[in-house]
Amino acid sequence: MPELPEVEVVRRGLATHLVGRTFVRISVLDARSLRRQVGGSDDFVSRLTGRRVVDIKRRGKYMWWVLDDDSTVVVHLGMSGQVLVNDGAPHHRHARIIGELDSGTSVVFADQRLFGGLFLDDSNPPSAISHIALDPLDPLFDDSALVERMRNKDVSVKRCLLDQALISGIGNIYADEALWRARLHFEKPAARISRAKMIELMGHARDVMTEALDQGGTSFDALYVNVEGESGYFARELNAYGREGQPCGRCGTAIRRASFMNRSSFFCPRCQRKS
DNA sequence: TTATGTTCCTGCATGC
DNA sequence: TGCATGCAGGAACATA
Repeated sequence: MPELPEVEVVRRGLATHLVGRTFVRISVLDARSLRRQVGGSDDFVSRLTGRRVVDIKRRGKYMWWVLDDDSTVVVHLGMSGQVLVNDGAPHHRHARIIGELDSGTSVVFADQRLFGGLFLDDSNPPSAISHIALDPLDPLFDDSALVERMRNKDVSVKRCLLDQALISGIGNIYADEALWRARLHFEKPAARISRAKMIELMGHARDVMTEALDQGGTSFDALYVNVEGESGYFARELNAYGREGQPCGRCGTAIRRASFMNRSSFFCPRCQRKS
């Protein structure tokens, strides 16, 4: 599932193919990937055709392509979105939007489960994602300020980590990994965690995502790949996520899986106690 | 205002 | 073999 490291891998890979290039033709194969485009697919096509890309930015799991009129194409990969570059090979089975560039290369947005999508925004950075907080890899990210906000919430620590308005870029995988490293139970109330422990947790979140980025992201299957269609290697480094029944790397206790917020949480029942 | 629940969506695994 | 069901989960939106 694409979280911050995976989106950053895509952003970096895309930059070499997209920046400085002009869209000469846009094909909409499935308008559901333009669900958030206010004027619909016709508006998307007419406004993007002929525009040149001058930069690619990212905040959390959102990426946006800055155009030469300072408008932006906002891209979110959702659960299964991919942005691939294609120089003539047959298009991906789940290709939804195809942008042909003046270089002859195509940029393909593919998405199996249709939770992701693209839309145009008039401003840079996009006003539509103004509610998204800075991510831990942003130089302006303020650990102390975030910790204060989290400790004033009447929710669990994992719910805080997944709240993109508090801290962006973290999804289910890296939340579980950061909590495992910090020895914190996912349901522990944020208000009952000390400032020092919270600061430590932020450090682990930053570390685990940096390490994942260095290894090209986390891939469990073909749902996450870079722009060349290649998988990342961080899945083999995971200590908690997806390891139900396997021994904890610290104490050997079997990792457990629990249902939380309509998704799975993986944790060590010995290292990560609720109280 | 804040916290929680629902919905969107497809492909794979599983059970009958 | 074929069908039904459960599951995966990010985030906007609805509801309490």
